[in-house]
Amino acid sequence: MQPEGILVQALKLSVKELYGVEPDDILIQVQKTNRDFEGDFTIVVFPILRISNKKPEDTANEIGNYIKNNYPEVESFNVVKGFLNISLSHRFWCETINSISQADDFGFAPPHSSGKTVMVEFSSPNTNKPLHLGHIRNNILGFAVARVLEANGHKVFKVNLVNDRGIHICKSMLAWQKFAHGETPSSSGIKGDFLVGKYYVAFEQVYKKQVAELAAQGMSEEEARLKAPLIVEAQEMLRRWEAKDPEIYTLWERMNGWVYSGFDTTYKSLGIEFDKVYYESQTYLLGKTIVQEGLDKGVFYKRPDGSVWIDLTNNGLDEKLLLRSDGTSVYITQDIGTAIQRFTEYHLNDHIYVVGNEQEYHFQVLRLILAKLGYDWSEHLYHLSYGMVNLPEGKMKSREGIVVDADDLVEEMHTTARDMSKELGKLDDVEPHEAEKVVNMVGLGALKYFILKVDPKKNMTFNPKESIDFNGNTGPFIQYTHARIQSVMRKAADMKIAIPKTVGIDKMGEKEKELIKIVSLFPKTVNEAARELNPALVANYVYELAKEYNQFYHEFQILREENGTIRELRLVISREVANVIRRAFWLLGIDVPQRM
RNA sequence: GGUCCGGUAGCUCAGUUGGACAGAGCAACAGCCUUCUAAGCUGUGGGUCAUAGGUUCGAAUCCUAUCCGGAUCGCCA
Repeated sequence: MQPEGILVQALKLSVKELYGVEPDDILIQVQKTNRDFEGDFTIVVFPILRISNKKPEDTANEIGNYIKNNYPEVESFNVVKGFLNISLSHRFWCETINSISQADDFGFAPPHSSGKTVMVEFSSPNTNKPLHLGHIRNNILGFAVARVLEANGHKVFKVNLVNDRGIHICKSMLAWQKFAHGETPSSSGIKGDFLVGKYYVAFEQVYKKQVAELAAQGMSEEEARLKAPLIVEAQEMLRRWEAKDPEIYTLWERMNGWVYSGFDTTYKSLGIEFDKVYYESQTYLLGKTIVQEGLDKGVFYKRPDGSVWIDLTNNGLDEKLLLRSDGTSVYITQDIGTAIQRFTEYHLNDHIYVVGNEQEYHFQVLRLILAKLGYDWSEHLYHLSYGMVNLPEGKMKSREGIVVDADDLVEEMHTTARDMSKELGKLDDVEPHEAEKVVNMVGLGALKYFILKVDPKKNMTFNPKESIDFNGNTGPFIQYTHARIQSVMRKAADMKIAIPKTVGIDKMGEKEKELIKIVSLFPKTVNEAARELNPALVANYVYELAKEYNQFYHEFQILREENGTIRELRLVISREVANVIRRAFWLLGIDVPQRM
């Protein structure tokens, strides 16, 4: 059992024995003792006063005495105002690290042990431009959340819904037809997604010019935007695509193919993968039959022009369109269809959409509609809504070229890591191929950690020149701590010092105890991260652990310690700290090096 | 205008279901490598937790109002 759990149990029992009342869970407050006080865990007795009807100090002393007398793990206690600080015995902490050391998968629930199946949809790019910084946050957040859920024993499907159809794709295609003179990735040496993106930008530029020209001729801007020749052509192209016109379809497949091979490279460089990829071209018709179902049930209604709506004004929202007057579907129609399909096909317990906070309204509506249609699983749809990534200049605008491309950013991280490694001479005696692997690990770790340590729901500012540090609260700092421990482990092997699975010791230093305490909190952290869909909790936790270890490392000797039992304890703690760092970083999708 | 989210040190962020004098990192300054990796460690300075009320033993945390920033309210996705 977790150390904290023992005290929760002890507190409940003592209150019942002393005051004859079984306390409510909300009255039970056990927390880690503040650094400035003596003790391991603190029981806050204020809430208990209404049961004990005594002064805080007296209540705390009574409970302290009871627990000390009945729980051999408890060594001593002290009372400060309404705070009962409890120290557990060193023997107990020793057993704690022993059981952690013996655990197969410390902190993680066995695979699929929860019996729950969860789908996590993330990434969801458009095929008209390369992935940028915003996608990076989405991808690594989605990937980390999936890992965290997996570690909690759920069966997890990571899925990507690629937006491969629609007017924006036609824009790229049309501009390519008109201006590219047959340019391809292989003819130009331009990566596929960038090449297609180039023509998307070209479209926007020419289109903008046409609108301006029409406006200059006296047309209103609104009308000009609808009537500009280029957009009219693009819409015609979309109609031909929907009619599966062979010429258009072939071009579409060809250009999307370029994009996908470009995306593959980017995903690979980010270490992101999916269990299944959905394509909107194959799902966009889903949901249309549901509209009829909704009409039959009277949940939806039809307007005279034939369009179908739902009235959500009673729920504090607006009226929402579900089917256009021409009978074609909109985005939410498809999402209704795919949600139903996925829940039926995979027997999902939960479905998580990792999508930016600008779509909160959309998912609110989606949930409501499905609830009104009678799907009782609608409350198991979660929108993991994350904040925008802004540049120092403000919002990213891909149409105006104010954008940080994912590929460039990753490459820059690698370069920085490489330069720094060279400067420090850390990998001079490592084989170049291996060194490059480490450098990439560190660069990518810096980027991922930087983004994941921030609460997902918060907006963040990203300064490409200054944001990524390799010192302090960073990925490389934590990776370094891991590498440092591995170095100790290697030295131990060189010196023929065996590291046992368990140690027996009755007295240890405060630092050792503190490290064991933090290590023992790992499972709780993994739980909370899943409950809140927040990998930042893992990031902040593992930082605290690494920081504490580095202090310990600096202050004490490990291999040079002469007392054999203390040396063994320090080695076991070191090994388990490294294990937790590795596992915590696995949850974040970050690899850890053996040396750096 | 309605709804939602955010506002904590110069900068980037933590702060568990309300708990002890609000914590890290970066930046600045001062120290520590003949000792297991100095991508490290130690120290100094830096705060009206946006503002004003309220709830209570106790508020950065909960409630109300106000100010600032962002998102959203489309026959776009």
